[in-house]
Amino acid sequence: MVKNDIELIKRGTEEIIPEELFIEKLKKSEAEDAPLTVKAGFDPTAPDIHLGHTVLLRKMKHFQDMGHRVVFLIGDFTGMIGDPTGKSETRKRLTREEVLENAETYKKQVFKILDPEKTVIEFNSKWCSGMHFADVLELTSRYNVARMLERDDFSKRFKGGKSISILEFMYPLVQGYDSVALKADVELGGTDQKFNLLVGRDLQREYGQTPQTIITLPLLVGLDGVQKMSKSLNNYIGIDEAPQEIFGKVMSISDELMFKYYELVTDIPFEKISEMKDGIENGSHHPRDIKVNLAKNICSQFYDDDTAEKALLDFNQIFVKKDIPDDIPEFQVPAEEIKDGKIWIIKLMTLGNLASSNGEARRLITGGGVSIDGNKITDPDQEVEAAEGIIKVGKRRFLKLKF
RNA sequence: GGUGAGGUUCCCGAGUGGUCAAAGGGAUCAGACUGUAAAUCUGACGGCGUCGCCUUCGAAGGUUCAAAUCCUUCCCUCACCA
Repeated sequence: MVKNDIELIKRGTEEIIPEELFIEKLKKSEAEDAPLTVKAGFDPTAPDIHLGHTVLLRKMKHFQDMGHRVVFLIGDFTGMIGDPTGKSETRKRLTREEVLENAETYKKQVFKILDPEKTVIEFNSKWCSGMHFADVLELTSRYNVARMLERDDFSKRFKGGKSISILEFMYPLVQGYDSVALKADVELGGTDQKFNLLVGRDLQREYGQTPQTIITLPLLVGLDGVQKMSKSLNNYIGIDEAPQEIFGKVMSISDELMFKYYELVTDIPFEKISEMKDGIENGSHHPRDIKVNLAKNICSQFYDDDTAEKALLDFNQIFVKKDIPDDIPEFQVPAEEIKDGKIWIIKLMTLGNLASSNGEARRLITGGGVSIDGNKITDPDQEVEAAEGIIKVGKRRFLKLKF
């Protein structure tokens, strides 16, 4: 049993520190029927969960499936300080209401992956806000500057004579203290969090607890294939997005990248993944088909198999048959914009949100990217008949016109 | 505290009085080719019913017929020294 569990847990992880002791923890937990407390921290400011986050969430789910106690920790207190890794951007202080609202949004999205019954949601303000200055000094006495400077970005900045605020030094301590407060047995985080996670171990030891095992997970590369997936880089797949959207975005990633996704966001065994790779090498599999499977798999994780299948059908209809999809959003064209039974094509596009400005609409038209009922629009000054039809912009934006 | 450099359109980065809505690259978008892959090629890339007008070059003032470019003050960043 433990052996299979370990396989599952190790899948797609970057590091488990220390691995030996972790296995013992698992064994002990099973023998004594005492579930482990598994902690993962989340920023209270960004409630838009994307596929990158799911790498971590899925790992949490693995622990849940094994019967452990998973804590979804919302760093509402820490969020007020600001993560030093995020450079100098000052974050606005969130109100209690905002935090709770974000937490609700989190729940809605996160439970597409995690089991709501088995998830404990905590806020670190619970133990942080009540701390006295003396407690804080006490905490700071448990760590030292030399250790802190081991952290890569700190040491670089220190050597380069750049500023490091004391506040930034506090951040890892607070995060580490969370582990103490929760008596965490395991903490999960992205590879960029390694140092902070390690501080947690040290602090737990200082406070007389058994240090947590830390498990780091790779950062998922975004749709551009270069940078990590993030909302601000707009290279993400949101788990709240429409199935067609998710499907399409997965299909747009590069062949090279798709195996990373297979490893990190599916449960398909590594042997099978290797087989697929070989299949492509020797020509027995078409990379497209392999990618279709991936897209279906990811889609059904956030919806269900039927929806995923439907997304595939839509996809084929649009891109393989070059046809139009079944359900196209409708747009009721305001009557006051119609003159003599006609409407200016550019006006139509901006009203329907197919272009953000007249200029953009104009560009799309002159670029040959706009058609109505299959007839390409070539003249940006064209007045089109106010008749029902389907306007297509680019490869995948459709709108059903209603008058 | 001192000295030096600089803040340009999404990003990097040219531009030092008119020819500048501002070179070049990246990103992005559209088109071709495809498997909505990669690579490549083409075009677009501030706003406006657009052969013209309006708003942009850290901020505010000023000089000038004319300023991203000159002057003044302010804000911010960076490098070196202490």
